Amino acid sequence: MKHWLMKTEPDVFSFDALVAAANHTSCWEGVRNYQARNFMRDEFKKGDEVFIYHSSTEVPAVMGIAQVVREAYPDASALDKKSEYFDEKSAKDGVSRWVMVDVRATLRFKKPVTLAAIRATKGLEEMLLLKRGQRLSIQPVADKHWDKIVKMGEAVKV
DNA sequence: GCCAACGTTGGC
DNA sequence: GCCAACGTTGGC
Repeated sequence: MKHWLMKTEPDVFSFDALVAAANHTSCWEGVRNYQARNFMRDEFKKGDEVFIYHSSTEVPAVMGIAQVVREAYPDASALDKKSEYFDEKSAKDGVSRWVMVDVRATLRFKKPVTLAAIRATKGLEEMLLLKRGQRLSIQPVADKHWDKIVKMGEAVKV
């Protein structure tokens, strides 16, 4: 079972929004970066667990955990002219070059683990999230990092 | 709003 | 294939 981290801007789609969705489940549309797409397409497996991370917000933080419930399938929003995720090149091909997965929120952090806390915690120095210039919206998380952050967050069932 | 870092685009 | 220009990300 692999562990991942996915970034989202809470103004666009927050962890609470995922929890509020039917069955705590939603597709994860709009990823428009090839490296991130390839992780979803090639490596995301049903049952993999994912940190949901709030970025571009006052207090960037890991908010909780979700589980992959459907593996990669085409992201049709790339073909939808009215979508903010419309992609000209996909539309031209008539085939979406982007994929998405479905995730279900499973655990909420009583104490969201802030970027500052991660930065200040011994043993988490090597996390990709802290790497200079690291902007990938989907990234793998090492097990030892995963375990530490879960403890810090005091995860409870959603 | 600033800006460093990185990805993408397009002319050659 | 190179690389300058441009766009985006995301913390601060």
